Amino acid sequence: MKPTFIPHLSVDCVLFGFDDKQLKVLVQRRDKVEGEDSKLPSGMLKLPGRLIYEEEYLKDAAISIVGELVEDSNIPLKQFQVYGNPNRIKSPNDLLWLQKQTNLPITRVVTISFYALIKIDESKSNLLDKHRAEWVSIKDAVGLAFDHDVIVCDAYDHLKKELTTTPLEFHLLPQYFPLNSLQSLYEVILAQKFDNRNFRKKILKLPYLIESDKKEQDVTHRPAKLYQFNEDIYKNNKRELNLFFL
Amino acid sequence: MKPTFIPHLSVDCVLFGFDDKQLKVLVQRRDKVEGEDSKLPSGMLKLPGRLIYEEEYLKDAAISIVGELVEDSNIPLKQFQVYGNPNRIKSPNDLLWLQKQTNLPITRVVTISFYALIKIDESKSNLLDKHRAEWVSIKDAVGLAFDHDVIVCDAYDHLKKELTTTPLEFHLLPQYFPLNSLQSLYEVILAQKFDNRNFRKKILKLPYLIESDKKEQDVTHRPAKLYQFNEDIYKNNKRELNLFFL
DNA sequence: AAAGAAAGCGTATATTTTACATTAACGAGC
DNA sequence: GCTCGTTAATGTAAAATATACGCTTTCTTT
Repeated sequence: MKPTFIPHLSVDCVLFGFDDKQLKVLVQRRDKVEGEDSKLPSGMLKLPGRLIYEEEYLKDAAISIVGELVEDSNIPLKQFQVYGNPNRIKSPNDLLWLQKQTNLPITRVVTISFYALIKIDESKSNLLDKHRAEWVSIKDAVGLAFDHDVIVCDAYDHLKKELTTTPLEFHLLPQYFPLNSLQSLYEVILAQKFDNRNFRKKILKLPYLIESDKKEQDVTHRPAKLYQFNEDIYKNNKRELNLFFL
Repeated sequence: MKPTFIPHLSVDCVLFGFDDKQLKVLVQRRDKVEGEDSKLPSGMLKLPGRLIYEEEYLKDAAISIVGELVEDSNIPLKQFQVYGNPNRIKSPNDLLWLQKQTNLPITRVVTISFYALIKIDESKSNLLDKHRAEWVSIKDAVGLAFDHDVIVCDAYDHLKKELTTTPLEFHLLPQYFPLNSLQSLYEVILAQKFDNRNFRKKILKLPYLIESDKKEQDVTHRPAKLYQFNEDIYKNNKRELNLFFL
C-alpha cells in the first residue's frame, strides 16, 4: 500500500551553515505555479520540507528531508516551533502549489519546524543542484514562500539563544578549524565583537576543545593551529558546564 | 455550521503552580472507559487538553483550555514541544476514551504542548471541581494517561532551563511576596540550595523587583517585608539583563 | 632579505562570587 | 511584661573571574 500524506501536517527544516564570513540558510527553489506572476523568471524560494506520511515519525520526516540535501548522516535536528495559524497559507500561489504537489485538497497545514547546523562543505553541490537547493546568507533569506521568512527569523533567534549555553558551533565548523574561525562564528551569529585575547583565554579553558598537531594549509600568512571538538569529553562534563559562555 | 475537530491535532497544557513548598501540576481526571480496568476506582489522570477545531489557532485552543480551569486571563502560555510519534497512543483504553469523547475514528494524534505558570490561589477550586481537576505535586504526577508523564517531565526540564534566564517566578507567586518565598521557589524548582545572604544581594540588584510597604500578616514570628514584580521595568531593561541569574 | 598579514600571547585592574555567623522583630505562652 | 521560639535581615574579607590593552612571532610573497 502506498503511504499517504496527512493533509494537515508538514515538517519544515531550517538548515544553517557557516562559511567563515556569513551565516547561511539552505533554501530550495520551487516549481513555478501555473498562473504565478509571469514577471518572475522562476519559482519562489522556500525552506526544505513536505507533508508527513500517515505512519511517519516527525523526526524521521525531518531526517529524510535533510538527508536528500546533505550527505552527513549525523545531523543534530532540533524541533523548535510549530506554525499553525489557520490562515498561515494566505497566498493563492502557495495554496495552488501545495495542491498541485500533493494532489490533495489542502486547506490548513500545521507545520512543525526543525533546525539543524550543517558543515557547508559536507553538503555536496550536486545533491543541492539536483533538488534546486542553494545556500543563501541569512540576510538575503527574505521573500520566501509561505510564512518561511518568519520561520527563518525564529530559528535564528533560537540559534542565538542556544549558542550562548551550548557548544553548537562545532556542527557548523569542519572537523579541524583554527580558533579564529570559532571567534568569527560567534561574532557573526551573535552580531557582537570579542577581544581576541580574552576570547582565546576563555575558549581554551573548555576541556572538550582539543588542540591538534595540524596547521592551516595554503594560506598566505602565518598558518594557524587547528583544533577539534571532542564530543565525549563534552558529554561527560556537561553537568558542570551548564552556562558556559558569553 | 458546527465547528469540527481535526482528528489528527490536539493541544495539551502543562500548568505549573507553586505553594511555597512544592512545585505542582494541574491534572484532570478523565471518565472511566467502558472496559477499563475495573480494579481502578475512577478514571485516569491526564493533562488538560483536547483536539483542535478546523479553524482554530493553536494558541487560542490552549487559552480556552486554561481559561476553563483558571480565572486569571493573563496567563503567559508557551508552546514548547510537539509529540507526534505515530504510536504514542498505545494503550487501548486511551484510544477508546478518545474515540468515545470525540465520536471520531481516531488513529494518530499529534499534540502540541504548551506550558504556563499559574498563581495557585487564583484558580478557584469550584472551577477545578467542575472539571475534575486538581493540583498534584510534580513528584506525584506519574502514571498519567497517554504519554503525559513524558510531557510533564519535558515541560519541567524546560521550566528549569528557562528559569535561569528569565524571571518566570513572578507568575507563580502572588502579587506581594516575601523574598524568602522567592528563594524557596528557586530552591524547589532547581533542586538546589542557595545561601540566603548571597541570594538576597543578587536578587535585590534586579531593578524590576520592587519593595512594598506591606508586611506579612498573621505569622507567629518576625514578619517579612513584601515585594512585587514590576513588569514594565523588566520589559524596558530586558536587553541588558539577558542572563540574569544563578 | 624585506614587507605584508594574520597568529598568538601576558599583566594589571575592576568586578563578581563565595563563604560565613550574628542581631532584629515579632507572636505565643507563661 | 518577660522569656522563648521562630524566621527575617544584614556585612565583610578572600578568591575567582572578567576586562582592558599592544607587541612579538611566524609564515608567505616578491
